[in-house]
Amino acid sequence: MDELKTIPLFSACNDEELQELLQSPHRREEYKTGDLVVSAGDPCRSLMLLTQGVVETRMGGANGREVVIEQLKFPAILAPAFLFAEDNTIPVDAYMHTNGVVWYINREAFFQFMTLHPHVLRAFLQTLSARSRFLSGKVKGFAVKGLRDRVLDHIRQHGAIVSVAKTAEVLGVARPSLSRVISELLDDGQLSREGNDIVLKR
Amino acid sequence: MDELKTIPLFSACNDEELQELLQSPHRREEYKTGDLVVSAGDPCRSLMLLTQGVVETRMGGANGREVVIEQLKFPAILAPAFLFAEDNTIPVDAYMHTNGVVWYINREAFFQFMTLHPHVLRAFLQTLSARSRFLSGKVKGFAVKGLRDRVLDHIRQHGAIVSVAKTAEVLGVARPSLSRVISELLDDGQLSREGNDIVLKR
DNA sequence: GGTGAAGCGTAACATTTGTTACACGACGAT
DNA sequence: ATCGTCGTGTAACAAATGTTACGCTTCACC
Repeated sequence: MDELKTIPLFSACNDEELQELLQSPHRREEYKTGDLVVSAGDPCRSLMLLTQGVVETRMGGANGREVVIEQLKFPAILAPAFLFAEDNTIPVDAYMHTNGVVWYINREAFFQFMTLHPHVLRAFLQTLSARSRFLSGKVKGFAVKGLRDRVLDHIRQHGAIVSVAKTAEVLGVARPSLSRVISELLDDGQLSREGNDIVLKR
Repeated sequence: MDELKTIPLFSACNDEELQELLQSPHRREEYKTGDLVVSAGDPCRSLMLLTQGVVETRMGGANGREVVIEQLKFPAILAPAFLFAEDNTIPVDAYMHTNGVVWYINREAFFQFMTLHPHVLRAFLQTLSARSRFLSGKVKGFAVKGLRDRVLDHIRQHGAIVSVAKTAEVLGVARPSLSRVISELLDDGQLSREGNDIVLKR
């Protein structure tokens, strides 16, 4: 369908190629806001393509704090890194943040499809690589010493802080702690307000 | 060469296939203990295969603390996640921890090779996926609240703590802090000594 | 206009972790 | 045997972050 073509992975494919892929088992599922798409521990057996909506992935739960890992906006590939893993259990919970649509496509059919279409393979490898880079950045973020530096890094990467509460979740700290540090950085002149947003000074 | 066959990626390949791959540009380089193999910021343009020795990757440096990300023992693929990335700069420093050997193989030649040999592609995808899983675990580790829980997790994953100083580097905390927490856990009866190692109680 | 919920700032205090310094034992080199 | 180095445990204090609680604004809704 045309929905699939919105995914960069398939944007360069023509209709016949996609028809070929869709002859293998697949399904299209609609979700509503708040629905759980995958929960931590689920095995990943199909290629999952988000063609509409926004999903939010979270990690943690039981013993530790819960950290928002990322928000994925359509078009996107969900959990590409676990599709071909030996241990293919997904380590995060994924919730729909809006209404949305996810396509499920048979793993082996997709594998064959990649071997036949190098540009799809290349795109998939890039997606996979981008995810590793993203996670490396996360690790680096947690490794950086001090909340002040982490706040500055976060603003450099995202442009501004719109919501203190949500940013606190992403950074994995308590809201008042973040609020306090932001106040200090405002006093220091390292940050400034721009409307409701908080941005870098200069 | 036979050295390449030790890499799981190529273990199922016969000599002719490898000869085919080695007709494209490549080189074999030897390193000594302490040598810098790649430094953060370097672009990744070749497939890098560790066929001898151990490398240690570290992240951080300037503003924050330095965290040991992992030790890779031969046979291994170095930085597989950045070979086909759009931004292919490597985010870590990699040092030789022993004497060692690294092969460099042309990226495009390897890409073609994968399209022709699905089992190699599959193995590469698995490697890539394993790295994502590893990094997810790291993120989860940092997200877990409290050093006590992180210590317990670390021991569950590694079996025991052999060196307090090195473990402190991996966990990204100061050595005396780790030492103190271990003492508390020993008092609590959650940990016990076994020779010089520190292990879980029961 | 009132009302309640949500997000934010702030304060006081508790807890955790970092920093620095020192003593001790194991071990190898001389 | 002696010396120096290295890893470790420990203590005292400093700094960072968590926790709880409260008041304030804004805004949607009635």
